[in-house]
Amino acid sequence: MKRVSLKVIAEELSVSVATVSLVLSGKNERGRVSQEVEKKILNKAVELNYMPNSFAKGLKMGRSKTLGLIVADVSNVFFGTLALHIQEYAEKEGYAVIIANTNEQEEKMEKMIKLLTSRQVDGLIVTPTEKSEKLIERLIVDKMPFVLVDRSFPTINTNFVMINNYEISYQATQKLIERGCRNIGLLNYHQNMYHTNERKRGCIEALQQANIYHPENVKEVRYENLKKDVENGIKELVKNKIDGIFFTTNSISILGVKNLVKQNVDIRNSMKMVCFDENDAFYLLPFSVPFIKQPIEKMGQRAIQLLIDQIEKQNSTTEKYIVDAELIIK
Amino acid sequence: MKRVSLKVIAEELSVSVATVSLVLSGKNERGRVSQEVEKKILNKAVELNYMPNSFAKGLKMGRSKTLGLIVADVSNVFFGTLALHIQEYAEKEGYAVIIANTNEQEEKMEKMIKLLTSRQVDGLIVTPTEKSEKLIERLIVDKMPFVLVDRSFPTINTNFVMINNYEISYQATQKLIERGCRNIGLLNYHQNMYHTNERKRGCIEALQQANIYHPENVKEVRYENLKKDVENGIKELVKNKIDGIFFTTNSISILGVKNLVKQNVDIRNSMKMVCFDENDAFYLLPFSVPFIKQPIEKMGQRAIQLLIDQIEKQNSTTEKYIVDAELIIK
DNA sequence: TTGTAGGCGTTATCAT
DNA sequence: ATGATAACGCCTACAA
Repeated sequence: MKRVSLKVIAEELSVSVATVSLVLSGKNERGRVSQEVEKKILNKAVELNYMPNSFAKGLKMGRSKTLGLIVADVSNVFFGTLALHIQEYAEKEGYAVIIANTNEQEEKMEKMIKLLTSRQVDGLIVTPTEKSEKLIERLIVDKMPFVLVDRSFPTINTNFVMINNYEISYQATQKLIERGCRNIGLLNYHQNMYHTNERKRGCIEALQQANIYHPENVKEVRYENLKKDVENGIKELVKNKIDGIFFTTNSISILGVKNLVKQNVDIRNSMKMVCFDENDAFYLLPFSVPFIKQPIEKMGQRAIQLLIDQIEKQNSTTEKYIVDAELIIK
Repeated sequence: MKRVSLKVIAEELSVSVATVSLVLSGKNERGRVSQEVEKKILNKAVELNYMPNSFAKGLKMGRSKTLGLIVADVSNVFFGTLALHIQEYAEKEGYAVIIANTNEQEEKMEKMIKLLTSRQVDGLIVTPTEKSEKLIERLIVDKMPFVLVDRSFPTINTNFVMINNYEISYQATQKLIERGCRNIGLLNYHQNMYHTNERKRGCIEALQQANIYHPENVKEVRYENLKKDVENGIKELVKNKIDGIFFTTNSISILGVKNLVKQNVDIRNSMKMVCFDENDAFYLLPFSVPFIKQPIEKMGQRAIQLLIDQIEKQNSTTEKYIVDAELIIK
């Protein structure tokens, strides 16, 4: 990969580097450089396939036009789709995106923040892990522009983009009740994350409202031991003879349904449920699965918009976007 | 984001920038700098949370320690998982990864290559789109280190990592035949991609070998119109009274199974199939779905290894890794 | 209208 | 054992 710098072009045309720079960076307002010279330079640049050296540019300008995206799990469709859209909108604004993965581990999150900031990203979009409050607070102290997506911390005042977790969960649970369920189970992560806690709260309050809240039907599963925990949770709930169930995330939903099938629960007739997030798998089943659909594209778009405002307009007021999720019953 | 540079540390400690650099870049072999000074510097660096400026480093060194990964579709689990592992292994070698997406479009691929090379990535891992031969050839001319993954072009001599597409498809089809199928359908992309063509060839040759090849049972679907095309394809195959079916990709498999279910085909008794790639969805079904499993982690690892060899050892011999896929029947 | 020169943060060479 | 300095390629204030 032979390098063509401004200097090379300048020498070939016997003009100064400054002139070339002026022309090629598009800063030649009101004809500071003559048409003739400008044309020569432009042509030569194309001929030699000039590409600016982004190290030099970044060093000089202090900006990289690169954003960091830190997600909890790239191999999860929800985050994959989010990444897709974030990339798309970032590109429209002239930014590239570096994606990094935390696997829901706070130590990895710390590592990835280090990695990305040392690469001088101009800003960060983050789905924070549990117990990562101090990391987020450090970002604020360091004045690193960032936006939280999908998750947030009620104790920290930050930009974020999230769905109306509480309300949609409340409504979804009401729907189960309307459809006749009286003994409803709940499967949630054993984590202290605000977004999933809100989903849980929404569900439980709807149950309490209807006077059918049975604490023994609330089960928690660990991220690190998901398969086993979901399996056991479902077994117990089936033993409790539940007639409806609410899953609070994507990954729990899939495993949950799988285990219901495995336990030979007659889902068509004796069990109603609500899952979180759309999934190909649901379309394969011989019965339809109601689910809560997050407007992922819009979330990505908003996140980019918030972040870029913050970076380019030095906008320091924190903004919080709550976008509405949708209950899909077909 | 206040910046802490070598200079800041040097001034605070009244030593030279050169000394600080030596210590912090870990180049202080055989005690060129005294233990005492070294310790002071190290402590100060932690205290001030020093982070090297990668632009300056890159400018000086001519390397970014960043790789580009160009995939056809980030929201597809196969590529998501591939990205996950590539990132993992790259990190172990001290490289970061920028992920970009082409949506199977050659123009987007060109754009992404431009984007990434202008950001001085040291190398590229690419799942090329159809008709992108010239782009790949240009990478070779430009001496940009790269590795193709999942797909390759038989007409171009490049590094690549792929599975044994022909063989595994041949074997999978034989399995269908062994299990009693005599009228087998095939659903493939209407694309001229070597990897899927090989899968098709493997299947057809197994059918010919057994004297049960019926060309009317080979259907092609378009990426841009996948849902409709798969639906129609399945309808026609069902009309042809097939008793077995082979899907050549991930996305086709999921839609294919979905439509079989929709057409009320009795999969447990009257239809056998082989899908490509593992999928959560398959575990939800009340029957088991045989599928071809690609060793994604190994593919990612090999790709990184090949690429880094090429970058760091200037290794210019092209290497081709064929890794074995596995037919999973449980 | 165009050129000169300084500096961004690092590393590496050469002095001291 | 440590310091001074040039260089990487770009941008920009200022000079000509």
